[in-house]
Amino acid sequence: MNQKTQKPAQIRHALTVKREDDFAAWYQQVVSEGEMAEESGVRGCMVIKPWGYGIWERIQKIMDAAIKEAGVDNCYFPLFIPLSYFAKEADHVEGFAKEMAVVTHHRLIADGKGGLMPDPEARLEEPLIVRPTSETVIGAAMARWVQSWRDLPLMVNQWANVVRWEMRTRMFLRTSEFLWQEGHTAHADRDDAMKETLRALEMYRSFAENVLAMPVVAGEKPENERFPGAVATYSIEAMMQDGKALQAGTSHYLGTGFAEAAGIRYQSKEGAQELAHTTSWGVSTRMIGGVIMTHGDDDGLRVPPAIAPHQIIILPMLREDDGDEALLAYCEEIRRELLKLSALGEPIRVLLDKRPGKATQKRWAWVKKGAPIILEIGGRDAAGGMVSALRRDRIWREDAKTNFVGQSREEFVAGVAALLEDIQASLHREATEKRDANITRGLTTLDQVAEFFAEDKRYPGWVELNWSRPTGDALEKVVEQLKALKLTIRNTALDAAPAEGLCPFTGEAAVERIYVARAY
RNA sequence: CGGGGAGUAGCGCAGCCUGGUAGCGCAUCUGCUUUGGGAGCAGAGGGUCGCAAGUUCGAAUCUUGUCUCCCCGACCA
Repeated sequence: MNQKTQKPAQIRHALTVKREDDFAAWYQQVVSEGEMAEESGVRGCMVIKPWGYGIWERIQKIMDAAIKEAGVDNCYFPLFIPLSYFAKEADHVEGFAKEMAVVTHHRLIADGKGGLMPDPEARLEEPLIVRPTSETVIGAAMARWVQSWRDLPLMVNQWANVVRWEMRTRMFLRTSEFLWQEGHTAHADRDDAMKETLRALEMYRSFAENVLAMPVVAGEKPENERFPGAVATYSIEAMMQDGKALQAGTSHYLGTGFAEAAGIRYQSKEGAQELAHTTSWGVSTRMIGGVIMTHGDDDGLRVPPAIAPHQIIILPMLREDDGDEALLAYCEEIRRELLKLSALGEPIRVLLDKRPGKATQKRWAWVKKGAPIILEIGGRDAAGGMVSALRRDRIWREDAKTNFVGQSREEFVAGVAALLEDIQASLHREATEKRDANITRGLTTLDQVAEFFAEDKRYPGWVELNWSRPTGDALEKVVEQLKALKLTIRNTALDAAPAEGLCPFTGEAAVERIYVARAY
């Protein structure tokens, strides 16, 4: 018996489920333990709690500025859309009809059993649908607003909720009601509309990378994955830690189909009546799910500083004795000092958490929520002008203890902006490395693809394949083959290297490359 | 929407088969001790057992319906 052999110290994680053991259960635990959202009692709808909504507000604030910067104005269109508006664009109807919430009555009466029921006398002449997206109503408005070439381009955006009656829902990733931003623009010609479509896509790519620290591939979706009614659909695709792809934002060139359905026409310089070319683009609360699955670890969420509602949590180690007053005063001084600083281009956001309770308990709550920096400050720190700082992205030391760094208050304050920026950059680097390590190239046959995605490989990641861009029945066949493997075509990266060789599906010469993956 | 599983205290669960009026761990509250890193001991509070009907003297437990959640499938800008 060797008494000197010690068991390696065991890290005691804040969550009870590890990503590795059950990714789906882990995700749910992060959402609930991180106090992001909870069940609402209504199928597929969630209550977004302050921490989750705070993240959404950060996303809104930064994205809204980028949208306005591009010359797009905000406005608001109604939640209810007359059925007849919606029916105008055939492909659009085809795509959405199956998941529509419909309003048919405008009054309730007693049902005679102590409850209420819609009054049969109060049936709406024309049912209203709850918007699943607003192309149709906004198109109707644009038809009124656009007369001449001088009115173009017309560019509007709205922040709104939309409803799609989903059969299978997951918090943030696919909910029946979700929050989003939808930009809608009308242009004189295809080139201008396409330019706007790609501008929006680039805005999303840059936002995902720089703000969410989430690496993405910006590219064009294959024909079968297009938005109903679109001529071309583009997306940003992110890789989650289980290797699945998440479509985190889309931008569509809609051609003249919606303009024709809604009657968006303008008189050109030459005096002819022309159809406008329209676009639409959006990102939603789904992005938050992407952040969770990109950055989360076995201790909960890790929120990138750029979107953290509070970037620094000051946790006084209160002892409910005479020392507390001086300790709180010291913490308050530090808070004020930090509030004067900026990081990542904005004033630093600090919370002094002085709720009663043990600092250790509160600490783990903030770890699970993923606050970027936790400052625990005790009486001895206060007396000596010190702080103890924990950066959320690296909370464990080699010896399995929490990685608090004691330092002087001056030193911490002087370095805190750089520290926040380093956390932001470090999360991005870590995620990018993880993604790049999980993209496989060079498979040339469908059999190799099937082998690669065999059941025993839990997190296979993405595969980049040559692609001859088949259409119609030929594409349909490929989609079926991939479906049998639970795979989908994600997109063709805009910045991909030129393709060479043969398409593994058709045997024809490749014209581009596609990413194939399991997806959310 | 099809197949499967589940809903009992804030969280995680036992009890259900074989009906008898609800329990455990963590969390919470109080007290004492402890005090620089997820404290210990003692005590306490908290639940119309998802909801609704039915069977029964009696239902968390049996039956039916319904709502919600999870997994698989279909579907999914």
